[in-house]
Amino acid sequence: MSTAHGARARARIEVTAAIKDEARRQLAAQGAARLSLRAVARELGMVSSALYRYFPSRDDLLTALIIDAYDSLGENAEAAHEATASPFERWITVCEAVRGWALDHPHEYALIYGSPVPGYTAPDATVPAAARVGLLLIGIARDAHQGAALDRPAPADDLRPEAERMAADLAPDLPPEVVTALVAAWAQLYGLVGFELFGQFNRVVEDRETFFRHAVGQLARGVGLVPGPR
Amino acid sequence: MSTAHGARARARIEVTAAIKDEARRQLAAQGAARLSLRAVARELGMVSSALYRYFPSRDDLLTALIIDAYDSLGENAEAAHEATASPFERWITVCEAVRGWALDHPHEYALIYGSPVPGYTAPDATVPAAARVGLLLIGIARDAHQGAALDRPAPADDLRPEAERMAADLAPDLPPEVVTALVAAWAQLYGLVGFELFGQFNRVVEDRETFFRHAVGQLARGVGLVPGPR
DNA sequence: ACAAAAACGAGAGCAGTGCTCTTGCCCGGG
DNA sequence: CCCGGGCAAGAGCACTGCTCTCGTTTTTGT
Repeated sequence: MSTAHGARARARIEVTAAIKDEARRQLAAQGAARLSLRAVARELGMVSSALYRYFPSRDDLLTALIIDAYDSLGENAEAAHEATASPFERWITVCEAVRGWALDHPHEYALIYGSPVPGYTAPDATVPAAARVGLLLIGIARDAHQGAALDRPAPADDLRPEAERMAADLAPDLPPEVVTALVAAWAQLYGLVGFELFGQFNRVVEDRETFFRHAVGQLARGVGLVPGPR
Repeated sequence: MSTAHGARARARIEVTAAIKDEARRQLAAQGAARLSLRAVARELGMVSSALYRYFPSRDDLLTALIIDAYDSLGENAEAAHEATASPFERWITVCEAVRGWALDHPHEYALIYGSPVPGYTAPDATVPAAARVGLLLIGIARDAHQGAALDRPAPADDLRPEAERMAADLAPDLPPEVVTALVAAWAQLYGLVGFELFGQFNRVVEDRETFFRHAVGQLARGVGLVPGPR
């Protein structure tokens, strides 16, 4: 049991945390592909085989780090979210929080949103953590909608069935065309952050903050959010 | 000299091509991180050290594959480009060609647009190949502009200096606000493709083709392209 | 045409990796 | 008290990228 009381149990969660901390250090320093179980064990003064008592494989360690990264990003975005006022401004703030976290934790961002590492496929355990930012954006749109401050985008006939299906799954209280616009904006936000982070904007975009703010403003308009009070 | 006439020189380019072919096979099958120099050499019936006469390191092999991938993607997009008529339709077609190529070559797409592999940083040699798709999109906007079929997006005051700088670098004949919208759309296209490819749309978007077509249509409108003749 | 030079393939070897298996120790619950 | 299970340690396997040396073959310069 992980909730046992013994000193052994406490030692176990301490060692587990120490392993994750050291692994996160190496991840931040060199990236996921250079994260080495043996190096983690070496740094912690233990032998590599001992580490397998805590994480059955390298992929399991990476999975733990992925979930932590999603949570860290989500917390960061949620914290930024509470501060400001109008939905439009909150949208911008959340997007900028995502970008800021990505620039501060490039390797962790690459781990969760970049191309999947070696033969690794993320297990279902990561799904709830991964959804946090998306739910935040949906919540902003919902607030604007309830405050009647949403300029609903024009519906498209051919997208209609899919839009209704997505809305039923994600946000039944929002107009379907807003839901599809939200999902698209979410992916496009990831594109903007990824291009900057992975160097595709080198020698192209110079004033990245201004460019980003403007681009995510357009994203907000695409889902129907307009600058203004309330 | 690499342009010498001898049988030796011809053999060299043949062996080089064979290495790249086998490497591309392994890349497509297992991804970049599992591409092994020794396995390539083994499959080709040569000893691993001999391979270093052709590529001084694993990263150099990867660089060659990256350039080839950019060119393959670029050719694919350019081929699709010539077929259709109006700029708006050409925009859609090029975007769908990019998506189609990505779905057909997921590991190659991840190699060029995903998170950079291990400690790898792309050398300058890849820049021209990487720019092909971007130039294509710029060309479409240029055609529409010259045909007076561009609804210029509203300029933004705070982005003005950066927009003018970017326009001077990339497309001096286009209005600055169109250039920034183009760059943003380019990054957002990458976001849409990446999210689908890397599984972020699982259990969210079902009818991917329709969703994608609609989203890139919105992207086109964002740069001022409107559906219509000519 | 002949010798010097460059290119090449093969093999051994180094340092590193993930992971498994066996051997003992030592702590905690019966 | 004692003995079973969790634990660390070590050896070992099958890999990896990369280097160096050693003959052999081909190209090149005189």
